[in-house]
Amino acid sequence: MLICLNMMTAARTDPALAERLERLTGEEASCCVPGYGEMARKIVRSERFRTSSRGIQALADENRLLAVALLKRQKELCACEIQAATGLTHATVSHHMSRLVLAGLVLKRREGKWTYYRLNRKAEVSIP
Amino acid sequence: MLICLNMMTAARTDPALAERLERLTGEEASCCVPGYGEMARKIVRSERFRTSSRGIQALADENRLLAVALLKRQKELCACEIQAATGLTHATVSHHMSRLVLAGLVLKRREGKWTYYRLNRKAEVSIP
DNA sequence: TGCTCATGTCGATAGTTGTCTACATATATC
DNA sequence: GATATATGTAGACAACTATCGACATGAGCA
Repeated sequence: MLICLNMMTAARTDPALAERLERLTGEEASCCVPGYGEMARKIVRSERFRTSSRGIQALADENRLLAVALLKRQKELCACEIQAATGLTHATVSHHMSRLVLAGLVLKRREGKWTYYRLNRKAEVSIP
Repeated sequence: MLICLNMMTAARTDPALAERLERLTGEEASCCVPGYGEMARKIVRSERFRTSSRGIQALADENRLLAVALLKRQKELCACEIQAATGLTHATVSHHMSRLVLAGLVLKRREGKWTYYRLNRKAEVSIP
């Protein structure tokens, strides 16, 4: 898992940093550095961090955020309506919507030739 | 403003699209396409969309999200503590924290050699 | 069976950005 | 003032991704 790999390197403790903090706090070598490192690793490993991070990254594009904002007002929109609203090509709209679906924020429903999208009310995005 | 420029092109109405929707709805040439385009433009122009978009993009990085999650637990953290928690270089931490400050999510306070960061309780990030 | 339309998929490309090293600035201590 | 420490800044590079055109798929229709 990419997120964990990134954060595993957080354990690399800078000796000079530890020494500085030790002098600051007046405490022994057991400064707060490893404490925060452990706290950080615990947060990053949590399911909540992963799902929230995925959701936030899915919303971190203006066109995707606009699509979600539109879906908040209209219960359902088909792909071509989102295309008309955003002015993007259908290929780009398809790409964006599958990212939103993959993140669990949006649900899709096929009806004949058309694909309808709606918000997933069970989706949760928050500061983990 | 970049956001508006991107979205202004949303007005480009595909004639074939309009024709298709016209046939679908059985209505005259005044199909729903311009309606959604206008709604989209109104949303994108709103202050709420801009601030939310900025805030979401500031959170759309695992290390920045981690920093915010840590600040949620500890009222204040200095830059070197965030560095220890994330395992990044001080330059990268500085870069990330200024992005969070710029987005209005985090406040900074200088005290001697140290810079302390805390969450901005007035910040609002939501689906616009 | 063809034909049209709505959507999905695949490369390719350009722009963005996360990250680092190296240098600069500012503060405290000797 | 000189030195060490904490942070900021600048430039470079690599990785990611938003976007598009082109092709593929799949459903309805003549």
